[in-house]
Amino acid sequence: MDIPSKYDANSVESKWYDYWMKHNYFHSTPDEREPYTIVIPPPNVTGVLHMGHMLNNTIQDVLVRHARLLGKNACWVPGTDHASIATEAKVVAKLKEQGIDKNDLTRDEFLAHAWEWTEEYGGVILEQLKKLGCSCDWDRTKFTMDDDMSEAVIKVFVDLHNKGLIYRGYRMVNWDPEAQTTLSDEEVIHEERQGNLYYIKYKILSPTLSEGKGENSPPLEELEEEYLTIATTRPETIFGDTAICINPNDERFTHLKGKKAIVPISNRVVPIIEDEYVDLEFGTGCLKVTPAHDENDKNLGDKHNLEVIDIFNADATLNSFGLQFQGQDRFEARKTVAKELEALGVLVKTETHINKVGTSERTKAVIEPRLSDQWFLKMEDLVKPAIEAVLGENAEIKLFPKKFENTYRHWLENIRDWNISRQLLWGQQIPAYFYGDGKEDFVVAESIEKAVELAKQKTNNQQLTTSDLTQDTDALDTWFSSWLWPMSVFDGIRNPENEDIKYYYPTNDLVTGPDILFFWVARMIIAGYEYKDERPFNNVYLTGLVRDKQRRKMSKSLGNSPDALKLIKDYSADGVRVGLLLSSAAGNDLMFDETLCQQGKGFGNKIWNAFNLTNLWEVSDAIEQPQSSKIALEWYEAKFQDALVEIEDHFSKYRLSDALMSIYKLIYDDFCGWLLEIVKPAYQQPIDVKTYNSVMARFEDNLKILHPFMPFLTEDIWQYIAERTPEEALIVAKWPEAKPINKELISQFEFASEVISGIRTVRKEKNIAFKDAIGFSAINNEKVNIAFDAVISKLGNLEAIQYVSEPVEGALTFRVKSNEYFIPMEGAIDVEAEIIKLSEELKYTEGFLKSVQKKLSNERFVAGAPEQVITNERKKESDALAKIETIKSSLASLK
RNA sequence: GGGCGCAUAGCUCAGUUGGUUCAGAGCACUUGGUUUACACCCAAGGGGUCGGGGGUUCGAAUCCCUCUGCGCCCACCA
Repeated sequence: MDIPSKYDANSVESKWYDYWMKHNYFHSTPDEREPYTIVIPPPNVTGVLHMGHMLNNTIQDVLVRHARLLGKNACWVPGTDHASIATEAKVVAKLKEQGIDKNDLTRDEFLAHAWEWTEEYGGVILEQLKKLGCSCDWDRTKFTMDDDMSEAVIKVFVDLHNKGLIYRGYRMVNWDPEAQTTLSDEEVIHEERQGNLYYIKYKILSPTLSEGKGENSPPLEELEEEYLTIATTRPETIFGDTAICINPNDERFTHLKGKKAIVPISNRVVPIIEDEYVDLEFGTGCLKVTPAHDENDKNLGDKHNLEVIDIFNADATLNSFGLQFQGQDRFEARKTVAKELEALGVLVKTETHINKVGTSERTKAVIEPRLSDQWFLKMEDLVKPAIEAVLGENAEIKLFPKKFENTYRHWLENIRDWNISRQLLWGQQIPAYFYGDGKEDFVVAESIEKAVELAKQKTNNQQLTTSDLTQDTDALDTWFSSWLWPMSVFDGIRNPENEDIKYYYPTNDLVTGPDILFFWVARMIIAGYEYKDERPFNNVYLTGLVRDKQRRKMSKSLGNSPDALKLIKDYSADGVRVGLLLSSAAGNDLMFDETLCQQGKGFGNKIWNAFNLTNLWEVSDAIEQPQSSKIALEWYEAKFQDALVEIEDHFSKYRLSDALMSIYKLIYDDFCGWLLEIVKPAYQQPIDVKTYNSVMARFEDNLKILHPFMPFLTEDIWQYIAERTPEEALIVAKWPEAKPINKELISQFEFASEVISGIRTVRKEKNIAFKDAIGFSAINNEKVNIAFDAVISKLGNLEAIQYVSEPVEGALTFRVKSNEYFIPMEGAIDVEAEIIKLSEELKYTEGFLKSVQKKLSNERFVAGAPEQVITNERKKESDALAKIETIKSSLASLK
């Protein structure tokens, strides 16, 4: 047939993707076959494909295609996530460019803009996945804010609330002043920052008569100018100070007990309290307490009934408590307040100090601890089945690699309640409806109509109508919708008995990054047990981060992330897939290097050329099958089966790189390097039909096992090899059947290949061109399969193989095990050089023999080592002895 | 501060219960080869005291201790 001499990936890839789509191979519906299900980790709806996605989705596609070839009903559900903070931030920024302030819009107006944005950019990333070859069931594409998905989220919220697991509380939460919303603990990233430690003097107020005077206190008059010094990293928060705290065991400060201090600038009087929480070693051992702006201080405040003064606005500028500093940003105020303190003469000193500050995962803003009313989910009980499922004795969910089990355990065992409310508009609005101003004056229901009914019951006021109710303005945390993903994509929350959820759930594998182990993976497990009483997936494959050659994380800001689509254009999707998988063990970071893609592309080219070769052959049924072809095909079949077992083993352990490398070597070395070279007819000679058919059958097997990794190229060649009906496409072909492996044949071939290598070495050393046929004699001391002689003869370009019993004189020699081979040379042999070479080989072999014999004469070794080990050592000994014999006799004949 | 993990060839990594798949793979490198599928090729070759030190054992890359250097996760010390 006519085929292009060069493989044109770009046109081929789009052609076959369209073909697959047209014939609906990706679409799955429940049937009698075993299901194989993956739900995609939904990328941010407005995101674009980056290297992490490419790796992650390539792995998923390999798993899905492999399962499909194994005859399973493969279903890969794609979709996107609304990503509340990230998306809302983008929309706000875009509106700002247009001169629109979010605060001037109503909720509905803002949401209209957000939907517009989503529809414009949403799904771009899914189109990019198609370029990668992802065989997702696009008919099932979901978005976390689809109506049915949102309905499920609300249903779950109401249910958890009714179970008493969701509550509203006034708590210290993580406030992102930039996004102006709270964040869960998991969304806060602690970073080391260099800051200052400010030492500030507070004047001590003498005790008043009404409060009594301690027995041991110094006389009143001595106290007038007394100060105490505290250390703080945040001088601007002194406006919120409501106490000074000392450690009761600190002898330096016993005289301060029960007294009061005056806060500089604001000149408020605050008590000096005692608590063992204070570290005697740190700073001055005195602590200022700001309950509104620090979690520890809040705890102290609760314990000691302190006043709470919130000094910040939502954007972290000082409010009226900040006096003349009102309106200043917290970081600006930190400087100006310090200056003012210095001017007042109460700033004792300033030291540099490194401390950890919480930052927002999304906006990178420094988190401000802030007290506010938020919604929380009680985690303590929910978490129990999730711990059991992964770490229990009968663990149902496996993590790959296993090392993440520790991380998982640590998080779950120390879990705190989950703050699920966000002060955002983009997301599911919390279904709580207020009917009064009281903290408890609300009901939770799936609709306002139901809410009215509940409110009527609760208040005993039958006059209430929907217009008396106000829905909570907060939205839910994005993860509160994505934690339901494996269930909600099959409508398993709203319709728990539907066919899809019963068939596809639990899903098989989840492929994602360890960075969202807590955000998402753990929570899906929690939700799965709560709502299906069953695990959401069997296995979790955690990929590593994609880094550049300098080990830097790939990121937009560093500009070190290659353009994913350009890579595909340059190296083909198949090439990029291979490049990504060549070195990416589960959980290990991947040092990405474009040359890996080049290698992938090169591999594709190699296979294309192999096909091109077979295609150039003229097939004849008039000639016999050569002996060499017959045995080589038998060998390759054994080799293929051997590799197949290895490959399946790698798949079962999610060692996809290893599986790919096994296939790579099988095709590159064994198929192209050996088999094709052996069966290749002489120039312009035809090939016998029997060999040709067998070779093509083996070629097809190769394509099948490579298909999950390089779907396009393999399908293309598959369709060239024969006319195929849509039912016969490679994508739905049958994975090669495992057969018994002829290990004997494999080792016999290996021996033959060593002989061939020996011949090649001699040719190289003596500059004998390959096209010159040479004579060849052998002394066979080993049992060898002479069927391979034809192979040796062909690849060594030998005139013939003669068996002799005595060393051939005037010949170059080499040995494989105890077999000796002779290549007669025209003209004089450099006898001296040969003797030196042989002597060295003898010396080495004798040394080797000695070490083996030493081991065998050690009684404790013979007594202690297993039978097999000793047998092996004895074999080594006899092999070495036989080899020494042959070397010695060769030496004798030379001398 | 607590926990976990890693260190093997120039690079990226395999190496399961200690002993023949134990010192490996791919890439890179060196040398030679090209009218006969492919220079995106073929062949041959060099290269590692398995991070340092100590221990257990007949035997250690593998088990134990220790030191060093990295990485990750968690954490409320101002």
